[in-house]
Amino acid sequence: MKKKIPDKTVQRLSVYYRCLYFLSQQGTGEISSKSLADLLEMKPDQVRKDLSYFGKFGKRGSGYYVPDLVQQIAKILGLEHGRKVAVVGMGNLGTALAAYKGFEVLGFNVVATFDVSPQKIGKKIRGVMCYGMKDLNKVIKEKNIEMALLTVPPEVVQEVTSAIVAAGIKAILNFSSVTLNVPKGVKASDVDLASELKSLSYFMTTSNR
Amino acid sequence: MKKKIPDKTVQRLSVYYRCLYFLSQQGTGEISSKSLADLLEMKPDQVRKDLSYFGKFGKRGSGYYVPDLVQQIAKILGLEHGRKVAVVGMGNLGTALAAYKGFEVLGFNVVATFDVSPQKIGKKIRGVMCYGMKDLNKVIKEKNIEMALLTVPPEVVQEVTSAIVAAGIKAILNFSSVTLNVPKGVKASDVDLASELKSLSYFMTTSNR
DNA sequence: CACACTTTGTGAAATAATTCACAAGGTGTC
DNA sequence: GACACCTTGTGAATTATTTCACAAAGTGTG
Repeated sequence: MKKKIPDKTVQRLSVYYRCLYFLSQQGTGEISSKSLADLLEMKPDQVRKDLSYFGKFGKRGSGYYVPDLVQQIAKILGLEHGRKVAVVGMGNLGTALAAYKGFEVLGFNVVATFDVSPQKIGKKIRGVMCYGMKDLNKVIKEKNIEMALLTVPPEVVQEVTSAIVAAGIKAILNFSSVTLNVPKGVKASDVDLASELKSLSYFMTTSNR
Repeated sequence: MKKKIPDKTVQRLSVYYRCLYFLSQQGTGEISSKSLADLLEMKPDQVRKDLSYFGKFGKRGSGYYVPDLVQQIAKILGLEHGRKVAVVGMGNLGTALAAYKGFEVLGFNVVATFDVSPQKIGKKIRGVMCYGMKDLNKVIKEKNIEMALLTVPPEVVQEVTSAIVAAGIKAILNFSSVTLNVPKGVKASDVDLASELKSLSYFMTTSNR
């Protein structure tokens, strides 16, 4: 009954979500896998296969009812109830992330930020209170924060990771160009901007696609 | 002679590069695929297979000579000569990216930024001149900029993309949550932070791995 | 130099992901 | 309600990627 769902399918699910959410706001009622695939420059088969891992959401002859599908996907992705997020490391990138509007609409709320700098601790930055690292454990537990955006310098990444995992963080988005070591049960994902650029650079020199 | 190289291999190549660069700075001379794989939490077979797509860099019995391998990979990734980068859209994220130190060491130099805001145009932000959108074409051509980091609002993404592609940009790292439409010959890659969070959210609700 | 260890590079086998192809239903028109 | 046309969901085929397994070399010790 429980088939294993490919990581890639989950990633695409969130792409579908973004697109469908937009469509639902536009008032779109129904959409076929073909139309959705066209919008996202992919194949309809892929869309249907991906969705089929989670159930049967469509109606033959007409397609998918957008408002329902959005809800279903939100449920699958765990977006129905908001998730609390902390930003750890309030340098340039951390500050930008704390202020990023794109998270809120999806139900991700930055409810606390952390830094080592005495100039920042105790102040509100972009509307969110900045705490010192020594309060990590307390604040994360008190506010019941589940996810963290990690933008601290490489030297302290592992140390900070251990601390936030101990405090109960269950998912980490890691911006620090360092491979993270997390215990089982905690999911970490890397966003390595420099690596992305390097890949692009490769594709520029060759010209395959 | 020309086998097709998997995208994933190229992505991992830049992970290897990061690690090997670090090791070379530490003064490491030789390393085996096993040791490198251990550092990156992967399997030695994968490392060897990936490298073998590009040539034979190792020596049986002892492994790879780090300084050489770093150079080889830099060459493959097109990092030997610096690449000029523009940041288009100087909101919070764009500003943070323009200041990001991690790019420079790899030879990616942010040499121009662009925005619509009259308060920003004509001023240096984080040491780099900010130009108006109407100068996109001129500046990109004059400075011979090859890559762009795109952080403009979704409404204008496609319009701006067309403009920078017309100006000669060959690679785009797109932060805008909108699927980009680029002509053949131009490589675009998306960094969608909200999608990353959504995937994490999924893995939090289920607990497979 | 013989022998016991290492380690690479790579075909072949095993896994995983994508694409195909089509039966089983819907829709709409006359 | 018959007919022409869509669209989904899904096994099966195809294609891509990873892992295995081993020959061919290199190292080092006595």
